[in-house]
Amino acid sequence: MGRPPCCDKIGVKKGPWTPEEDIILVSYIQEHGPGNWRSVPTNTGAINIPTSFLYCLLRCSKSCRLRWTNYLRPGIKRGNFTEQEEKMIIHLQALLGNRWAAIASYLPQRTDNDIKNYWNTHLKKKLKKLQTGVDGQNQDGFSSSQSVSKGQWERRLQTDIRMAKQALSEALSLDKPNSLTDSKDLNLSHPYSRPSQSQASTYASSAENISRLLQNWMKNPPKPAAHQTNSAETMTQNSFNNTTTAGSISSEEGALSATTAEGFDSFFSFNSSNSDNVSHESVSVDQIPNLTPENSVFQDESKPNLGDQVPLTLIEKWLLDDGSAQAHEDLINLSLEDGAELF
DNA sequence: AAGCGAATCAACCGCGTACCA
DNA sequence: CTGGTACGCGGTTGATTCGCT
Repeated sequence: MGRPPCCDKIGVKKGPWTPEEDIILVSYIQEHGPGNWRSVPTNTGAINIPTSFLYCLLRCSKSCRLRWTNYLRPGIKRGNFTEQEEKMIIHLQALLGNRWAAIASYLPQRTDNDIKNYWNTHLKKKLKKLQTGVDGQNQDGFSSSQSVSKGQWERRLQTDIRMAKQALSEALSLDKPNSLTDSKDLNLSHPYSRPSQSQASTYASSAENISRLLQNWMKNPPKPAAHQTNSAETMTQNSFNNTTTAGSISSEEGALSATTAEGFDSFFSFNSSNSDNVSHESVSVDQIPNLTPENSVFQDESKPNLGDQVPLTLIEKWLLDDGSAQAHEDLINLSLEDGAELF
């Protein structure tokens, strides 16, 4: 009847993730691909990973999914938001409301959590400041989320419908890859045709976080995991601390920053177009058990979703291309026009 | 150098929806 | 159609870091 029962909450670990756990999760996803999160905590014990990591993830599926999507997933851009991103978020928020997942779909390198945090910590204040300065009337012509008018709500609905339509037509014409790059409307419509695209795209970019994680692991292999229960405490004291937990940026960051997008490309041998001219001291794939080029995370995920339908390189190009900045500009302009209609 | 409040952000929680038998 | 479960999302929390006094 239905699906098998969810992970029982007894013995489920909470709190910050340790590098060990990260590696287990990455290894698992690299082998099986994302999704089917429920099986992650139980199946990870069977992964052929370094003996020191040979234990099950004591995390609930939810936590695994969250960790992957918000932190470990390749292609995530961290650090300061650019002005352009900021503008996009502001306009999209005005357009879509607090639907962070939808907004995040326009910013493939940012997670919804990131955007949400950024909105709550930075942009909200910024807009408030702006609003008080103009006495309730926003200079840019958009209002805050708190004052979503009925018209705005209707507008949102219309936008959704329009996007859904476009997504559908995109999906139906997926066998025409060129449609991805030609239409200007694509700028607005692509995110909703994205389920497959976004996955392919995110793997197209770097994943320096994982890279650093694994790199450090190679430098400082952890002690055997008999003391797994203490790992959180002990690991946060060692060099791993700088690589994953809490995303803290330390002095080591500089030294490690060499492992950037292209570094990771070589690391996972993913971006074949770039791998030629890249040579790094970074740990190579075949040094990491299970992280072989043949079954890299990226391939695992990109293949079933898109590889058969749209040439991956095309999407990569689209996403990595500098032209995408122009696409974002277009989107902003479009949103602005929409916003003008709104208010 | 120490204390304290503010800011930041990873992770958790709960709810709604989708999916499966 | 129904009941049960997984998944995904948005809101919230709390630990950590930062900056000021």
